[in-house]
Amino acid sequence: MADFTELPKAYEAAAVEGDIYAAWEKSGAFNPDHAKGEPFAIIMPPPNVTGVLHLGHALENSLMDTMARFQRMRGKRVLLLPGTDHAAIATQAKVEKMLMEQGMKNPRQELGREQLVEKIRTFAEESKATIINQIRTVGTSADWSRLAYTLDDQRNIAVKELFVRMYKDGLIYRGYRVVNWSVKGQSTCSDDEIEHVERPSKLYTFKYAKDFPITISTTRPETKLGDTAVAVHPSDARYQQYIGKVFTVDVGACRVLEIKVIADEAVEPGFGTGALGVTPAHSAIDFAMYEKQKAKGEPIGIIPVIGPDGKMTADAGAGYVGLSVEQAREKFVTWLKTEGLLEKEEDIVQSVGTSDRYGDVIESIPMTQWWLDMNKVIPKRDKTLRELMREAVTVGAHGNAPVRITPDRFTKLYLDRVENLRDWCLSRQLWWGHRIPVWYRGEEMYVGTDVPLGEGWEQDPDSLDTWFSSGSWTFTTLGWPEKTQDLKTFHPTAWMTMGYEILYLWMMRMVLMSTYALEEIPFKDAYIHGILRDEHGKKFSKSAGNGIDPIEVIHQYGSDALRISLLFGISPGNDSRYYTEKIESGRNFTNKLWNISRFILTTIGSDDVASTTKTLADEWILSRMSEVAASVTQKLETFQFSAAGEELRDFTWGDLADWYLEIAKVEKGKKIILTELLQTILKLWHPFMPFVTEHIWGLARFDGKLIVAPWPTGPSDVGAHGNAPSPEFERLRLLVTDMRRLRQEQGIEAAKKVEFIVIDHVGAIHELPLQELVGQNEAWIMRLINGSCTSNKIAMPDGYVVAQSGSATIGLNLAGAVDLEKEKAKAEKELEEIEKYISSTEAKLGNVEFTAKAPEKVVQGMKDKLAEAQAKREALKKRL
RNA sequence: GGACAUUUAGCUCAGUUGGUUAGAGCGCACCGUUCACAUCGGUGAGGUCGCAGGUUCGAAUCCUGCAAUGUCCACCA
Repeated sequence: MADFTELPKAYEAAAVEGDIYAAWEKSGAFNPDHAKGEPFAIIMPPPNVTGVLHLGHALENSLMDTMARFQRMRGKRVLLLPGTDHAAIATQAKVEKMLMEQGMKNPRQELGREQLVEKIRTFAEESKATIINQIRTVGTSADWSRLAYTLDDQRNIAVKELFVRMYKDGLIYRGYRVVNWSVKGQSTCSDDEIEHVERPSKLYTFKYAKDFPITISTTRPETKLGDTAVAVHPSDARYQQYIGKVFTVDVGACRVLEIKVIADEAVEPGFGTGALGVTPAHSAIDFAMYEKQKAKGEPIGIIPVIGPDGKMTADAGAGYVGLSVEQAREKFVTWLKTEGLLEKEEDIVQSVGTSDRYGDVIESIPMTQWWLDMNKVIPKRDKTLRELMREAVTVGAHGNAPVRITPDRFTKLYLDRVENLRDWCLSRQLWWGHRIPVWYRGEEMYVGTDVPLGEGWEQDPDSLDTWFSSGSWTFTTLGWPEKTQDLKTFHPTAWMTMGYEILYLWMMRMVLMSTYALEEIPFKDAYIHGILRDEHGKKFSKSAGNGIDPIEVIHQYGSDALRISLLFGISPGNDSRYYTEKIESGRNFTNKLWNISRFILTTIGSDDVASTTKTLADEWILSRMSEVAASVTQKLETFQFSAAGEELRDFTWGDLADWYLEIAKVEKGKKIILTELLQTILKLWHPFMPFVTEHIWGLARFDGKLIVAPWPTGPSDVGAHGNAPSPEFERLRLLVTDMRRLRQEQGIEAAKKVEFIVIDHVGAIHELPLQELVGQNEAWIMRLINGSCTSNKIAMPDGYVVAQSGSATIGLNLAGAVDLEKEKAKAEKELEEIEKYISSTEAKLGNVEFTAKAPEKVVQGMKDKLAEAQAKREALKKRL
């Protein structure tokens, strides 16, 4: 037996964690190929390779890893598949920004495609290495042999295959439509990449010309140079006479507009003038009208007046070409004023679409791009992609149950979003990403996974939206499009976690891709976590300067401490705060567990006599243990990480350390029980705190590896103590607390020799080492009167100060120096409270409605409480 | 404009189908240190569960309305 007395008094996390992780990895425990049992796969949400991990990632990893380790110990064949995301626009924007800070004016022009991509790749590889290292540091039990990257060759094959299939199914099309355009980024972006920022703006109300009959309003006067129609509501009496008419108006600077008055339901008659200047080229809603008119056979024109460079085009007129949007606006408004056409100019607050990566205002510009159709029926499937996304969370499909989203309120949000999805613009004018698998030669176009045969083919210069590859992440990581064993074993995956901020961006796309390509719903459960904020509730961000490096925290406090401090006190879908006191409390508990273990190990090392009979305390702690094990299991099964951990902490610290171990010091002979208790709590804690538990398990030389030790779930695993915790013990525990309080209330010095009398009618007072528990061993004298005595015959002698503990009466000898008046008043107050409680409880129990309708358990519980309260009342009465 | 969330002890938050006299951590007050742990032990103070109605034998929990805060969505030009 090793000598445990030499172990350090405080747990030194930094000294052991690295070696422990390396040993796990080496043992192959992370790799499911070495395991049996029912498959349980968690695919890691791949962190962006834009930098380093933050605390939010640490939270996500803690959730994933706790679930993975729990399931692994339960005998499942667990795959936690790690990976990183190339994050197309985010990474390219970041590297371009860095290059510009280093003095480059236009990195794309100066470096060209190949060199810039190389720069980005170098950066990405560096952050990838950092990130992977960080994931190891937090202890995530990921299978590194299956490490994936959204931009590696394997994923490239899959992405191309997916694109080609969708194209062949007619879901992907090339179309000239209004896109979201970032001038700064020189690329399209999807609706989801736009952040709406409120800012002050001006609303101008004006007429195109003196002889034009309708007044319109706009916040973007410069775009009016591209107007081709004015839309009014079809039933608006004011404008009936004009519908269908075409007006030619001179807007100065060599521009003449042909404006047709059209009717459209989308126009609100009550808003502004009830008429809307239609700019098909620079507004999504106006473009929709343009298409509607075209379909009706009454086409209107489309005139782009803003170019991709953010400057006015030649079509804006000779006086405007080359001007910036702002300059053009000023010029046009000035012209309106001089012509007397401007009727009103109001200050308003407007929500402006802004690029979340490049930060500039998004322009709507018509362009030819690649799109994914949400409304087209998939051949041989009889359903649209939108329908596939819908049924995946409602009725399920292909024999898969619907995804269970925790908390389920997000299901409704998801569905609302699915209904409002527009076609997805897939192409980006970025260089960092999967290149679109399309080649052109003159008028010819080829869509395929490989370069077409023959001379002169040029590949589409654009790349795919980053979510195209991350959307297919659950199955491309498992080897699709090959029919691999992994795919068969682990897909659909079991459990997935993500922050609510990417529920739309990511989850919908994963569902879309998986239900389309595999006819499988990609996961059974989606657990949505909140955002981690700083102590003031602010989001962590670089610009706010409140970022915290999880690795530094781990270095100082240990990975386990960080994990439990992130996991405790949270609830799914809600934000949580991080602050120093929390991590300290995590560290303190880790240390507590360390010292509990140290005590048990030294005790079982020296205490070689094992008692064969169980004491009251033994029975109590073992039944509590099995009760807690069952409850923690149930909570983890339902993803209640916080509740499970806190229950376990309360048991470990409160029941085990503060009570049982103190009793064990006196009772002795507990080698077997203490060993069993230590093993069980180490197992139960392992998913939450893998390092310290593994470290202790190793020091103790317990059998096997903790990481794959069988999970304790109930009585049979902790030694057949299935009975409910003894109420007798709980009563005695209360008695001890009450005795301690009485001593403190009387201000008795710790070393003073005093005498207690405890009068009780039932119970096993002698079954607890009361003297030791209440105070200093030698200094106390205690007379216990219980069991056979009848209450009438026993009275507390004079000179004792008295307290009530349940039905027991405690007397503390003050050698006559008792304030009888005060004592009486105290008892009276207590009696008053208990009377109140008794009468309200009696009233409840007397209510037939209650006894008839409430569950038996509730009624019985109340009766028991009442009986106890009545006993206490009798005892109190005797003292008055 | 729409939707969602939050409001419980000084602070940060739990509270799972409505059911004992509402909990935790931190903080606070008092007592305690050779005995696993001061990163500790003991004891205690502290809450009309945002407000107003309603349903129910019973409401922090369900319903309605209101208020404050936060988040997301939206093509009000």
